[in-house]
Amino acid sequence: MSPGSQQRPAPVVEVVDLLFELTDRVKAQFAVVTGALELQVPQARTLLRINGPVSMRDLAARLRCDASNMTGIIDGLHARGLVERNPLPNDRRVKQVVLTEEGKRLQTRLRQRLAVDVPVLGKLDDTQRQELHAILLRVVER
Amino acid sequence: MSPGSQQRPAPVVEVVDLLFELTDRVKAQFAVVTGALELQVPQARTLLRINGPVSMRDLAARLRCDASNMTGIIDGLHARGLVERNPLPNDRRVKQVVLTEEGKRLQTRLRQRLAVDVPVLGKLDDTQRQELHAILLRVVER
DNA sequence: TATTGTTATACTCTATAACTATA
DNA sequence: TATAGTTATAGAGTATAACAATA
Repeated sequence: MSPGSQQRPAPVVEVVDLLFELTDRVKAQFAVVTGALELQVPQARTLLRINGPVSMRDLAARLRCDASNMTGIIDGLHARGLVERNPLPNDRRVKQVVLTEEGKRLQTRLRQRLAVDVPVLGKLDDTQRQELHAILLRVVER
Repeated sequence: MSPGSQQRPAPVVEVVDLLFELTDRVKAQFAVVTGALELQVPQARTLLRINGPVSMRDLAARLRCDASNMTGIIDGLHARGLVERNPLPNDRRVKQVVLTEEGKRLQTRLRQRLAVDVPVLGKLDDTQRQELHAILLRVVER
């Protein structure tokens, strides 16, 4: 090791560690926000990803989880009148999930609360959040 | 909305979403690496945090989990001869956990594998990883 | 009484496999 | 036969509460 090196590269282990810690915190705070709206975390994540009509399978793909999990999640959202589940006329195996008006309202409220109440990210100003956003996009590559 | 705005601030929702996705991927890859060394994820995270002698409670604090979880985790590491659990002479309630020589070797191997085999972070060059590291430190604030 | 570590237990989240109804 | 959704179930990970040993 050269003794005069100014800035050693961040060790992967430490970045992984910090990422774990950050996401633990974000998840905890996310859970507080969603809990206040009486939504479980997977319900909330699902709610945030429904825009137009979407099949159960496509929803699962968006959430990158197994399709078998969607049934229970959508059951819960449906029981609260937040989504409808309509069979597709062309192919009656497929069920199209759409937000009800109340679902749209709650989605909006959830977004607003998240913007206000996720304090870990609140420590970043717009520029810094933009920077983080760019890095995440690069890493996640989508 | 002004139509000519150049760069809207990254919405918190999207950053949260990307963070979830990134950490899901990092965790999945982390699990692959640790699984190859026959370590469960919490065992590996614990192994990475033991340097000098440390009590069960302090370890739990480092991992930010409840102390009741440490028993099983350390049991597993101990069964593989990676750690020792020595009662503190001054206060025999406390058990000091230390790495065995084999524990140190495995810790090193684990670090090396993580550096090589976490491809999501491998997409970043040193400078970019440094940037992410700095942001994480700022956000996590420690 | 208070604290360390332990045990028993329950809950959330997620995956796998088998089933049904459609195609 | 293959696919969409469902059901049952199992596992990982973590938290809470009660307990024993020690302070």
